[in-house]
Amino acid sequence: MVILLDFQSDRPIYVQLKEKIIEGIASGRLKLGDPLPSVRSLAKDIGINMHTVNKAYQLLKQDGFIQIHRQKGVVVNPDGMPPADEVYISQLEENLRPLISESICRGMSEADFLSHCRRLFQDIQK
Amino acid sequence: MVILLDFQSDRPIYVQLKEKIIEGIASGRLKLGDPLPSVRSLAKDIGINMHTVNKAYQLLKQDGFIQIHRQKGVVVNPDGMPPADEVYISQLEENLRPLISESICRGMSEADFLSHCRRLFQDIQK
DNA sequence: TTATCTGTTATATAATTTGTATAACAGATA
DNA sequence: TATCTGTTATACAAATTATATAACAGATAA
Repeated sequence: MVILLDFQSDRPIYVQLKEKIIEGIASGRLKLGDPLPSVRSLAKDIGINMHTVNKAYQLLKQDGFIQIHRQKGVVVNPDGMPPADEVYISQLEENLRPLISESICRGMSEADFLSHCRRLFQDIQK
Repeated sequence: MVILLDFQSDRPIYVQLKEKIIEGIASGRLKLGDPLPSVRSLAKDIGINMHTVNKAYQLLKQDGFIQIHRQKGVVVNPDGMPPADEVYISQLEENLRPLISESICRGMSEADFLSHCRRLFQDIQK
């Protein structure tokens, strides 16, 4: 699995890494139970610090996307993904709201915005 | 115009302020040419520093949402809003991608995601 | 004219976040 | 025994965020 990060981005590296792994799961390239690299090896591969990888892993573990076993290593949660519960939905809407507001200001129609979402949905799911 | 900010949020105050003003324009509560409070008065109203407001205003000005005249004050850009050009679209998609990826992981259907977007669209436009 | 308001700029400071650098520990494996 | 795992601790540098004062120049109002 190749992970490309944008070091010029204003988005923190550990956030990008977390998002890339979630996208990997969403796309099906990473399946339930699949192993992930150790914090040290992944850090070496990407060329970043071990703790930066660990931070991303801890967030993923905290949200239920992965499991971390003392010596077995890290795996995509074999018991399934966390649900789209109320807490997640309201957080999702808080994140969508400013994106939609600006799109409206810039004259994008609802249909146009939905088209972009549809295309991304298909693109991510491969 | 009342502006409520979440000081506990991980989102910087000046970003929240910028987003609130854009949402105000999107909703129609702020119209082209409408005046905005001075940096000092708005800062005093909200209870934050003048420079924090100024930072939000500078970003809004840089993107073309507002105009700032030396002594006249600040107004919503009377010449219209910035367009949804290629640069904006690609930035929008970069922001949408992680939201959609996580929603897919959590088992949300495309139709369900689009419903949330539609509802927010209607909600923002009043 | 004087006083006040505007955006703007310049400094300085504190707190938090981000990322790196080493080191060590305990458990499992080869 | 040596190596690999996640974990934890400590320290440090850099950038970001937010505040605090202060001053300037142009416009407006008293």
